[in-house]
Amino acid sequence: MGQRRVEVVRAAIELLDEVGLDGLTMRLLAARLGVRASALYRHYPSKQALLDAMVAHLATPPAAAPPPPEGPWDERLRHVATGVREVMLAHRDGARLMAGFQDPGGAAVAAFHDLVAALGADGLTTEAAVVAVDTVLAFVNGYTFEEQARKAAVPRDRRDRDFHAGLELIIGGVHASLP
Amino acid sequence: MGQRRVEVVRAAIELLDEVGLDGLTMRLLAARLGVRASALYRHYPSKQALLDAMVAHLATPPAAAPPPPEGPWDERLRHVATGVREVMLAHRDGARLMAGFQDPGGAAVAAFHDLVAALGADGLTTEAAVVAVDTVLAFVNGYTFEEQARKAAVPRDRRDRDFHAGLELIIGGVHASLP
DNA sequence: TGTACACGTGAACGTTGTTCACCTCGGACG
DNA sequence: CGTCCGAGGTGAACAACGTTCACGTGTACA
Repeated sequence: MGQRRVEVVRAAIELLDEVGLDGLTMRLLAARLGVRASALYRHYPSKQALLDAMVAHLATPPAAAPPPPEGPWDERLRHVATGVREVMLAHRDGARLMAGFQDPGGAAVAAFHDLVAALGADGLTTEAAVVAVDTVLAFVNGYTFEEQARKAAVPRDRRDRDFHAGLELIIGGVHASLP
Repeated sequence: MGQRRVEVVRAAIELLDEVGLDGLTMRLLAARLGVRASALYRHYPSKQALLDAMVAHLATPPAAAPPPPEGPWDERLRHVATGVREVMLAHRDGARLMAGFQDPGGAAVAAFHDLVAALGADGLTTEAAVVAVDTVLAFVNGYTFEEQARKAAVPRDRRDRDFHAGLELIIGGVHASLP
């Protein structure tokens, strides 16, 4: 049925990498699909809906998912944080795209609650787990957004080191706040 | 000379609070000034330049500045973090506006270096100070952006508590990383 | 055979940022 | 006094954008 829908969103992501978020135009995307712009509105009611679908598509791990991460809570936090950053950096303007999404997909909230629950089953109070996850995610979003917007000149390995240093600072803070 | 420039930027900020960043249009701003849109280009070469000027204007503390903060490094970090968040929350779409600025004004980098230097004069190595400041600012940006974009329903005092909890987590992490 | 339905067309609409040639007016200067 | 100049504003236009709407077309299924 909605088979064309995923072709559209895939083409949109390809185009994003070539022209950036500001260059991503309904007309241009339509041209890449050999179609007129008005045809896109058969599949998505608005450009914002298309952008949301792109976010959902990027945030959904491939069917051949990596093994579900087991391990202590700090390992888990590290895994999620680097994963989110990786997803954002994988595409041009990825951070800006994901920061602008309008409808937080149900999958995202589910993943959030799963992570909090996992941390809760590993010694942290629910309260502490929520704060830790919220803080790490805010840091990842803020850092990666800035990184992609204004640090194209800084070499990648330096940005990686700074990111991990910040992440370890937060994880150390969680450790220090335990009973 | 450039007296009209600041009138324009002031009117733009007022208008921002009324119509939001998406509603902020050159024509609408011109109308508020009793002028046609093309006249605005006498003062700013592009809309982006105007937006940058708004950011610079908002980030510049009023002439009657509060007393320069003295105290230990953690107190200083708290002060800066809450101050930045306050500035962003003071205007509609403030976080989005300040996240989109193109030219990081020289005043901003100066403030950054001053803060790092201050922390350095208080027991932290320069390396640790840079990481701490970077991490706190990334957190503040990420948290406040999300807060303003999608948490209008959550009461203010709850958002304040969550913010401070995250901030204390990071400051605790800095403490734990000291020799 | 007929009829849904998915998909696409083409032309238009209103709005946006921006440019350009031109106008106006107040003050400095010879 | 006349003249020039620069700051500021006008009005019309341009290309591009997201979006809408009435209308076509082919394919699969009853």
